[in-house]
Amino acid sequence: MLSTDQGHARPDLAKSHALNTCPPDPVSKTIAARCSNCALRQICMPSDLSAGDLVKLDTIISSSRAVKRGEALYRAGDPFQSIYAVRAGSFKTVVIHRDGREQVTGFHIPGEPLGMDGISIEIHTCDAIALEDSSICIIPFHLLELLCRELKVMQHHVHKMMSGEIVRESGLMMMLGNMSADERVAAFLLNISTRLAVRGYSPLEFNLRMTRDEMGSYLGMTLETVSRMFSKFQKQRLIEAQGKKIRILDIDGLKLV
Amino acid sequence: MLSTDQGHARPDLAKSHALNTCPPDPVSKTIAARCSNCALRQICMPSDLSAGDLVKLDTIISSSRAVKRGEALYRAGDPFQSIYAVRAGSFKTVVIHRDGREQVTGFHIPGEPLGMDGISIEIHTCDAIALEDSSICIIPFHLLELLCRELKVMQHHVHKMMSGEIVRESGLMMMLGNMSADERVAAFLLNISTRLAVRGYSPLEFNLRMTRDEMGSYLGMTLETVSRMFSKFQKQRLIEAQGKKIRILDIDGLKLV
DNA sequence: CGCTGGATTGACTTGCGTCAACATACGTGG
DNA sequence: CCACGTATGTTGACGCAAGTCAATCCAGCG
Repeated sequence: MLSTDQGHARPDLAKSHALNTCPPDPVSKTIAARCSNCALRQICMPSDLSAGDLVKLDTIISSSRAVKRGEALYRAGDPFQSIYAVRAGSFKTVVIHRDGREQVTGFHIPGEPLGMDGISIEIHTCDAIALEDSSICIIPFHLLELLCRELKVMQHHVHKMMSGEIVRESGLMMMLGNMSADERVAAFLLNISTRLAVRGYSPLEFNLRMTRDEMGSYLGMTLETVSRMFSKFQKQRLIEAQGKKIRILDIDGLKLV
Repeated sequence: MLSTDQGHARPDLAKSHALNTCPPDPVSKTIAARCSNCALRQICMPSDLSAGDLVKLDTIISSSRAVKRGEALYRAGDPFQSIYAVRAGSFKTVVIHRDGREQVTGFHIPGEPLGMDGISIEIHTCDAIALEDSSICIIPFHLLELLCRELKVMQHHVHKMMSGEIVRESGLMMMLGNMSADERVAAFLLNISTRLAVRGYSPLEFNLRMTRDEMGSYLGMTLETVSRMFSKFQKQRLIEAQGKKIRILDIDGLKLV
């Protein structure tokens, strides 16, 4: 979804434009999907795993997959087998109404989980689409469950991740239910900003990889309204925006919108 | 949230107005909280537990609690220790914005889980308030995790319940993001109707225990708009509504709204 | 029987959607 | 590497769905 100046393109995905990837980590660039070597491990896995635990982890998460911009990692209706972690790039998840209307339910950046909607009825309930050329780790869910029965810390971590999704969504509902268009856009920018900060990227300058339309769908408004809010914030000197490139000028001001 | 003609008041909660309770089950009325005896077990627990598994379950879920109308089962900020299952009655969950605005994020009827928002950071992120005099089963989460490490079927069930919450919320987001007021109210009534049907209640006639205001908050609209939609549906002969008492006259018509 | 909180209905206002014209960025093939 | 065509973004004019404010009604309860 976003790229920052600190982003380093992975060799296998190199393009003219910067990509989101693991923060600098010379080792992980060249080695196949291995949690034990991954710079994102602190983000998507429990922090207190022993060396032995890591070996076990490596045996279940052995594969990764590249997904090209616009391609689906999975689609609603697909049988559920694995959950995923974004390694590089970004995704949106969308649910599609029978009448064809679609709603973006989330954006996912490196280190964030994907696919947990499918656990419930063992069928995915949304599409996960890459917003740019991306790569993900594949975590076969039955193996993860096996590991969770063995490792308390892993079990706990998985539960936290799932609960985190629940909390994330109820925050979004709050936004969709109660907030005006300007408040939503401000809250969205601040949310992106903190998520980037957690991952060590600059929270004040980033690229939004999704279109205004996708942002609008996520925020429950039209693309025109999104655009107007960006213009308005720019006039108020809260941000500088040229297309997808965003710079936050007055973060406290944004919080007061 | 709802009561139906089939509802039977529990002795300890008897009031002049009907309550939601377990469907008829003479045994469970008199016996303390025991999964092995609970008529709702099919709904909130895995269906294929052995007798031995049930004994284990009974050891961890030994307590229940009554919550009076308007009281909080837990509040945002409370430390998280247990998840809950609604035994009788109904609850709303609300998140409160710093500026005081509140958003209802869900309604919970018997057999449905409560409190899973707290797992993530071990602090509850919303308030759970009883809409009527209610009772819940208390499931200490660390014991549940213990049991999940032992019983694969229980582990799987817990994961499904959590994922189910994620799916439920993304459906709501769809509603808040894309649908018009009449569509939302229709979808809400249909949702309630199916949830009642699953539990063996009449899906066509029920009492909504929440106020128009709470419904509106949940649906992202004002109480006046909710009221207008009810009047409109009534004029169209889709429903009959007198206050909280609802009768669905034309369920297919409602689906087309 | 009157009080109180909730529900309904109407009149008016407004934020945002819709439609439309135009501008800019992007990527694709010559 | 440039040029063109398509996709995306911006801005304005206008209308409507839903919010706001207010009066009234109704039901349940002391």
